[in-house]
Amino acid sequence: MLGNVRGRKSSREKILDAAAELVAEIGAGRLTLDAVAERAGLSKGGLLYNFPSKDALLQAMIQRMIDQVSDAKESLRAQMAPGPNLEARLVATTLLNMCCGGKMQEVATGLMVASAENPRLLDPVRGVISATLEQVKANSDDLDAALLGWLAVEGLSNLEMHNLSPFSDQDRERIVQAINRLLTKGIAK
Amino acid sequence: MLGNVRGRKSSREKILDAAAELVAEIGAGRLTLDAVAERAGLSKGGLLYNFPSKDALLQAMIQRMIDQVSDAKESLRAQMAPGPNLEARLVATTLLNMCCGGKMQEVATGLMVASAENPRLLDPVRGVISATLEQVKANSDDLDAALLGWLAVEGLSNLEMHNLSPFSDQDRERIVQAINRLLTKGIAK
DNA sequence: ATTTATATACCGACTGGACGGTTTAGTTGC
DNA sequence: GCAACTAAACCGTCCAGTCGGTATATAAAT
Repeated sequence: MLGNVRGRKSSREKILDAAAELVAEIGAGRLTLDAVAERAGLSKGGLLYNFPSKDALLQAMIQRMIDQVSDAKESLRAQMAPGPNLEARLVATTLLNMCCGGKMQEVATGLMVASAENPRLLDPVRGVISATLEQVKANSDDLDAALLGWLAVEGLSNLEMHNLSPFSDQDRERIVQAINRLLTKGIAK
Repeated sequence: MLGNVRGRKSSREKILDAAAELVAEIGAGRLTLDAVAERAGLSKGGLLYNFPSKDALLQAMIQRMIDQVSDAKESLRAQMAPGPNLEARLVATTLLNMCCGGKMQEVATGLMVASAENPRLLDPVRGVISATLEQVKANSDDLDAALLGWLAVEGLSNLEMHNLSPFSDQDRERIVQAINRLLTKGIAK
């Protein structure tokens, strides 16, 4: 099946890149097949040859996003300072990096949007989150702190995703520090 | 302008109710004027007489949501137990109540979605959040804990909004307790 | 070697339906 | 007589998905 030959990047990849860019630029609500095709440098027919429906394209985008996050997490694992609540700190750091770094957050927003039109699209995400919870539960010295730290990161990234964050860079830095303190020291008795 | 007469619920209210229901049922991405009009029990003409455009309707929905949250918060204020980080605890409790209670969360999701098509729609929300941050900053004994508690609540509600929460009722209860402990006791030294 | 067949990857005009909004002509209740 | 509609046709646009066709490569048959 994988007829991916020669040095050239596969059309699938080009299409997924184009779609991600467009989602970041105009939002998934406005994402059209024509626009994706044009950006990817092929025709709509060619696009639909690679992804038989818009839904299939969105699914592939979500899956690729999940894989990217999971890769980032695993490559971070080696460099993490040892200490308590390791798994939660790993999750937190990964999310905080991705969120403020690239345009990941805009793409993510867009896909959330898409999910509102077809909630099934988020099924794989649900799986990842459940698995993460298992991991965190199994690898935390202070579960309360681990969960709160994780949730705080979720909260912050969500605000940033929707461009709703009221925090200055200073504020954000302070919050990140506080999250790390919470994860390493725990809640006061 | 406000020709709101007699005992009958104003058309505006009926329309906003219908729209909120529909958003919760099918998502804002699929919200159509025809559907809202039918659900509200009037004609499309009547709907557009009350809200001259779909955008105006969405704006009004968001404003009403903001007002509802703000009302809930103020009516809670009287009953809050005194103690540290009062404002943050107030915000947290309000959000946690609304989130698990009604279908608020689905409506909220829907409006997030709408915002992806027209980001300006969230401007008033941005305002509320900034104001909340001011209030929290001005009324917290332990700002780090206050911010983390708030963010954790945001994170939890966001997960629940998207039906992405992996937490059991037990988990959730534990988390709510932990948030309260964080807000009253602070982060460990 | 040449024809024939088959598969892959793609093009792009077109269709059909959905949807926001307009318009028009009429109705009801204060 | 005006505000608040109803009812229904209509317009323009957007857009997912269809479909017949094309180019290239590889393989099979003659």
